[in-house]
Amino acid sequence: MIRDARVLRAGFVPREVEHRDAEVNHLSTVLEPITNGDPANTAIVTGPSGTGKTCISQFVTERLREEVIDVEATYVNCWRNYTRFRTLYQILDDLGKTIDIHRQSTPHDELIDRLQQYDGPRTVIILDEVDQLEDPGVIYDLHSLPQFAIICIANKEEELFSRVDDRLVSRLRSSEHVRMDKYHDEQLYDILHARVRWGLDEDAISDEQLYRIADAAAGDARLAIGMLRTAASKADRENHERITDDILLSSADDARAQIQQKSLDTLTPHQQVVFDIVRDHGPLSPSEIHDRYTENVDDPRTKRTVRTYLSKMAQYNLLDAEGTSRDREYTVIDHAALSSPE
DNA sequence: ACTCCACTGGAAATATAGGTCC
DNA sequence: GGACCTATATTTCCAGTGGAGT
Repeated sequence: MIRDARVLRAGFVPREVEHRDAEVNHLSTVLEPITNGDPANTAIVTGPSGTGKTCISQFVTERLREEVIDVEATYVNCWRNYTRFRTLYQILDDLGKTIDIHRQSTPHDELIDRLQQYDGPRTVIILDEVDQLEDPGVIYDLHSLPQFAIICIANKEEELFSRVDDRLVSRLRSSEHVRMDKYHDEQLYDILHARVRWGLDEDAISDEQLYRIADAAAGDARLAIGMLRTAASKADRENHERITDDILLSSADDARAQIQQKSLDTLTPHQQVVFDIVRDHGPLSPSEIHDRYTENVDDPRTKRTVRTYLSKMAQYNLLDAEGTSRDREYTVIDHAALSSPE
């Protein structure tokens, strides 16, 4: 039933990108100068989740590397490497320049020096989920280095700008913006159809079922492909010839749960206790949360630290914060509820 | 309209974990 | 071993905000 599992995996970059010609061309044009060894402008790619931001960024850089020999590319997910140090370290690591700095006691100035002195081929650096960065100063560090072309990927442009300092804002204003919108149902169908053609058996899934996935995903291609993947692997496990409606139904929730689980996995044990409390006991004020948390854990952190946990989880879209002052209450965001048709 | 106080989030101080170097 | 680095996590301190209660 599954012919090629790779095409359904999360990070897969297809050979052809559907319905994003304008955006692909725009981004290609921005990077164009580095084919002549000239510095390229910084690109900012924004749009809701699952609109193909990461996909087209990697697609464009891969195509660039096919055309030009002397170009490298590196991809950093700022969500997992959220500090300045880790981001810079990850980049150097990809460039193979960390051989003698596997030591922990390296100041981050040293890392910047390394990057400045980098004399290898021109390199495209993709900074994904850049709005999750704790200190957006990294963008500033990299922005000024001519041998690197930067692609910044973020959900909302305003949120990105509100967190960086004024000097950087004015610099970023002159950079190229590529804005992406949610896919329509037919476009999602085309994307799914292409993946099915490459990855699944001929009759594994019907057109009507693909449209149902497209509808349930509400314009989010990552979610849609996730649903297709969970459905296909479940059908495969249970030795079905094709994906049944029952399997399809359950895979929608499974796929959502998987995406939330990914965020949950990055939380520390203390943070998970806090999340569980909010999930199990409905809307709670910060002090109620802290009281319960203190009872549930051996070595409790301070209120201030728990507050930092809460705002971090709100940023990750795990929690929702209502109210600005004394009326502040936290609730979990129910991802399944997003599925109801608008 | 006025005061109170829980809550927010920035900044600085401190603690911790892990490394290098001699 | 000990002296001395570092990044990162947490705590301490605090000015500012705005809802709730009078």
